[in-house]
Amino acid sequence: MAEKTHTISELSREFGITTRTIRYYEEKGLIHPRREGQTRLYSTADRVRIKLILRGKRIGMTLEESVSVIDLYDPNNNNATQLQALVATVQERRAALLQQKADIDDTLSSLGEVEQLCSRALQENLLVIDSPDS
Amino acid sequence: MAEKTHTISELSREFGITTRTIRYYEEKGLIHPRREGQTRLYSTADRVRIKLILRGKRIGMTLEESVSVIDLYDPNNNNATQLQALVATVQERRAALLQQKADIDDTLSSLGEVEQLCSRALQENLLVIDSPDS
DNA sequence: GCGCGACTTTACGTTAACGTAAACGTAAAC
DNA sequence: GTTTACGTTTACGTTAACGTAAAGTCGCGC
Repeated sequence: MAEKTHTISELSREFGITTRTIRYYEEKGLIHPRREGQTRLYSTADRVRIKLILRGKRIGMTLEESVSVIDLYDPNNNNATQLQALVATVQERRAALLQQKADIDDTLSSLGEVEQLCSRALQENLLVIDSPDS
Repeated sequence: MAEKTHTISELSREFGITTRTIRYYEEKGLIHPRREGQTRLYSTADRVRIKLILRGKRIGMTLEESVSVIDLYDPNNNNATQLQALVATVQERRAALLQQKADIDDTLSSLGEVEQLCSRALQENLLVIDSPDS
């Protein structure tokens, strides 16, 4: 039951990122692919970590922030005493995310207004203009 | 009915950013404060633009992206022909924002799981440990 | 006149997240 | 045997978004 592995170019194609980016993530300690001689072999766990990193990026997290969120899952970090701090961290991050959602909703409604203005203006123009390229 | 104006330090305090940041925004053409001799005077319109820029930053937009959203409101950009492109832009940005919301919801539920794991672990420990610093 | 606080300009420094180029190894394909 | 495709390391370059330090101006309170 050998674990399925991926090459670096497979992952780069799948995620639409360069191999440089993937190696950079390793260089920064975000992933730890196996080695077969020289070449890197990525487990599905590595793949998931990359996916989560990219998700973090989409919502404006730095790489470091993404890692800090991902590592919350690591059972090794459960130093009992640290758990309290961890909970606090979670709370903070949740608050930031809720703020983000509110910001996004505000921006979405802004876009809605803009869109209405546009479509109205377009309608008016359509009544006046005959051919677009005269 | 003189428009209410603000000094640079007022705004920096209000928004929790440095004066350097505000001047940088001007340098990049994001705002255009009036001048009273040497010193800058900010209108409420300037203030709003800064507010929107900071909102954009919170959801991971670059300054340029924020400006492009803000400028959608500018009636000067309504070059009739450009309106179609504008609508398309709005659609794209909306899609990105919806993706972001989904990403945030995913992250939020991740945090929820982490939190549960933590509180359970903490409860178990409370049954075993007497004094925290022995 | 002198210091202060708030404002200004100019300019070099910094960090994150890669891009890009050089120079090389290896294995399959022609 | 050499081109093609994929992998590697090393290392310098780049952009955004400011930080930071130096040096100066301006009105006030004493």
